[in-house]
Amino acid sequence: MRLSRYFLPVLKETPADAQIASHRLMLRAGMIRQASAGIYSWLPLGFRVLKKIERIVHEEQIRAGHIPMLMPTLQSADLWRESGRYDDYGEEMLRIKDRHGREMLYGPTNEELITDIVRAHVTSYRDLPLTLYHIQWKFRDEIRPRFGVMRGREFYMKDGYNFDLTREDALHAYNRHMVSYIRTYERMGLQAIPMRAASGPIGGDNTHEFLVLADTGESEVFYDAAITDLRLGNREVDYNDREQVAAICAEFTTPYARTDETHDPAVFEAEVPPERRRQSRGIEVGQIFYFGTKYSEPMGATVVNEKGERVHLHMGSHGIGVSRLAGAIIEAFHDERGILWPEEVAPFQVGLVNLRQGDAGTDAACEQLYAQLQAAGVEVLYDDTDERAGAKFATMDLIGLPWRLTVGPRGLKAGVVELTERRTGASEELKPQEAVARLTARFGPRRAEPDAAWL
RNA sequence: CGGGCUAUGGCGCAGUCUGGUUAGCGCGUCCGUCUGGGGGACGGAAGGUCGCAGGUUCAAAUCCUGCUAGCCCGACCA
Repeated sequence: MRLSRYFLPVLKETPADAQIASHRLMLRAGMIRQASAGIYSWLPLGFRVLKKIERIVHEEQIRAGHIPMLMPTLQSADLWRESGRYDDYGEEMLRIKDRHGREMLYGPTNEELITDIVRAHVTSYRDLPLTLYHIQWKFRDEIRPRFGVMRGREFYMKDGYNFDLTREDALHAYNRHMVSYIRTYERMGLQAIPMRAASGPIGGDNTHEFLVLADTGESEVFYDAAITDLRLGNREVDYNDREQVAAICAEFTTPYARTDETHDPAVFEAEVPPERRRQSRGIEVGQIFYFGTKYSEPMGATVVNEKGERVHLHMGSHGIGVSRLAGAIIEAFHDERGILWPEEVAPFQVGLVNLRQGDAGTDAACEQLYAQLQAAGVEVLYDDTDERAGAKFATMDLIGLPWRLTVGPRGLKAGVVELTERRTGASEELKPQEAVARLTARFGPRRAEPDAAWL
């Protein structure tokens, strides 16, 4: 993408309304624009990040054997009356009437809708296990939205629902989600710690929240420092292997880690040696629930088991805050100059900076680098504008692309360009072809993910 | 929803208390010249129903009333 043809409305000054780093930087980097309280437009740069996060979520869900679909944002109130949640949910749910006076709502979550679909079409134990998910806009009419996309009213979220014959099957689904979530966050460069949590309006007795440690987090968290050393990495996971999946869950949930809602100081002190006790703040980026027959009973979602008996489905639901993650990643990775995107979610992988736009030699060198990188499948933002060097560097630092390739007449005279890593600031002078080779090796066409047919 | 506050060009602000020339400043934008490796300099220009409605007054960004939107603290929350 050529910057001169792109839409990147960066702000030099800090918007007055933004209180925390991610909100400030998303506004300054031209990623979002507030439409009304807690509701944002995603401008091109922000949109690219959102879609990258979304893609990772899809890939890891599909890898875990979960099936993508799409449900609507608007739902009928009738379904919510069946589950009994129409009244329980309160003011947080946005209620709307259509022209016929029918009561509708902008969905804050989709348990009722998915249960309605499944009860209509799933009748036998032979149809199970089944986990369906979608990524869709949700709305919760927060009393006080704040912190940009971290706590908006409208938000983009992956929510998945498992339907199983037995409690044991459903708990395996729960574990499968936990492992796939850990992997999802790790791919984004984040460590999100599963913490025992309270269930809230979704209900259920088995639930974990995933928290990214950050000073600006809304939750108070208590944990054993040992948990921060755990990594799933790229170990092979067979999501059908109950023992393996359960063992990974045990590994990640054995060290003490709880939010203030479930924190128990006595247990904390008994289990964790003093030097490993940590108290911090965290941003919640996902939550998983097992809630058994909470919805299948009132809504009559049953199957016939192998003995011919009609039994209620065991269910759970599992969410990842996709739009919130964009903010959480920035909270975790920024410095005083701007964002430091992890490579997997960066809007572009490389920023190509032409230091002397209009100079025949520099222009030609940049055009060639740009064409070669594009051809190799590297995502490049080419700053071909007439700005001065300082302004270009400041913009690149602000939007936080992981690598910057700087091309100027001074370097070209010596036959080199400069490759700079945003995160460390480390620079290296290379021949242009070496730079292309280096970046191509790193970012060349990504290998196709299995069954990534949702695209 | 309680408490506090704000609304003036794309962004950040001054002006309001004490009504009175043409509503200013910085950034950004556009044109030109010089520049050219960390937000450069100079010259010129465009851009404003002063949140909305009503009222007071010879005169309202400024005073009064009502409304709307947004922000902060709290309670609440993926």
